[in-house]
Amino acid sequence: MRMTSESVAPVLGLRERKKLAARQALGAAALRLALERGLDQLRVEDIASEVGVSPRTFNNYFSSKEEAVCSFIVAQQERVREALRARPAHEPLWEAVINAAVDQASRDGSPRREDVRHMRDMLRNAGLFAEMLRAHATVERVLAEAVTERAGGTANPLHARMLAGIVQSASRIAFHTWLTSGPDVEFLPTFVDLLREASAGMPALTAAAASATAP
Amino acid sequence: MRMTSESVAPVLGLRERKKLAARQALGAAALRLALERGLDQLRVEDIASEVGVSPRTFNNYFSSKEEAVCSFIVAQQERVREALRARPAHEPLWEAVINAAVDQASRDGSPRREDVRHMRDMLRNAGLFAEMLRAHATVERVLAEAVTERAGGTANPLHARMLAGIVQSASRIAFHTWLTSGPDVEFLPTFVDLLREASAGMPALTAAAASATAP
DNA sequence: CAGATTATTGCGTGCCCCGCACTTTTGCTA
DNA sequence: TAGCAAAAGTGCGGGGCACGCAATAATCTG
Repeated sequence: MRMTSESVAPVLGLRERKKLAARQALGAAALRLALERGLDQLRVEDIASEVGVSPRTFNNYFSSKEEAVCSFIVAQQERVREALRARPAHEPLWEAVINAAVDQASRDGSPRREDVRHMRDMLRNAGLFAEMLRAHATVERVLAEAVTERAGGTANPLHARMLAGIVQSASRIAFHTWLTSGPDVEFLPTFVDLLREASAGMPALTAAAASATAP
Repeated sequence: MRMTSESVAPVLGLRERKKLAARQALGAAALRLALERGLDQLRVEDIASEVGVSPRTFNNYFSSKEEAVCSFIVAQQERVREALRARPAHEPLWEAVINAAVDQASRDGSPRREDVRHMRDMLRNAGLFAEMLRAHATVERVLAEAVTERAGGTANPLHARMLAGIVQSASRIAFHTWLTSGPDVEFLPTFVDLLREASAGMPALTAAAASATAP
């Protein structure tokens, strides 16, 4: 069962690769079509026929079209893990996490500006929004594992989870801000700002409150 | 149109009160029945007949049974806001937020131990889990407003949002831990622990990592 | 190449969500 | 208090979705 090298994917068999390709194709088609015309104008049949499979087969890969649209988020989980592993061992944990997040966000590239309006419209759909949060939660879980791995066996796994939750919150909030602000607001700087604030315990905000309540 | 006092709800009219009562009754019935028999063994028709309305009416209040089951979470948003407002003005923001969260969690009381298994089973359902996250996101939004209000006009609303996101993450993770651990683990201490760690910038974890990488 | 897995597909079913039109209830006002 | 406008409840019907099941096709293995 053990294969040649240390890599996780030791030359997947043809069958597995076809499955993976089909899943990715379905996810990509779902996302593209949902952006084009909106989720409620998109039938499962459309996604399936776009890829050339039957509607029934679509439901063998995804249990809903919302899940398909959000699958690209879940697909980031492996890259997140690798990004953290790739940080040099001497970096403190917070720095490593922040840099890993930046590395990965930079590698993906920012979403295209012209899709902003479409994305905002799409996320008005409650079901899709909920599914997006679920996808983020899945990534968070993987990130928590990676943090635990890096922090060593002595680390409190609960705190690792919390750290991952903070990163996920920063990502989600930065994305939301980017989505609802003008073109002058960029994603990555906002993301980094939130992470740095959180890593310092949000001192700016709490200081502002303290000075506001005791002038 | 303006009513008597300063209270937000100036003796709601009979119509509004009936609507609210119906909504709460439907939400409570949905939660209770879903815990009893599982979400996929629960028909919308069952919830409606439990309350004595038609299935069609159910969908005038909630757009899905998942939303109904999670409505009790969203209902906490007003109490969260009030809990933060009730904290004395001299408390630093982090202390006020933590104490407000504790106050509110104590007032609600911990969920009943005997429901643990049922809750875990329920949350295996992907759609319900997603909807729960959406409910938490709604509460987070209200909490962010309350934080902004308390921190004063000078505070960065983005950071307020981040603070709310951290609180929500702590709540979610503490709940998940409580749900998947033995009866010796309690919710509230875990919740407070996570909040205090986060308020300090997670120094314990990062220190553990630093010492682990440089022994 | 032959047999054993595994994926794809068609079909049928039950349920869900919602638009629409109609009835009933509620609240206001003359 | 009677009547009227607004709003909630309800029945009906349609479009769609998710999935179990069994048959078929593709792929792997020895």
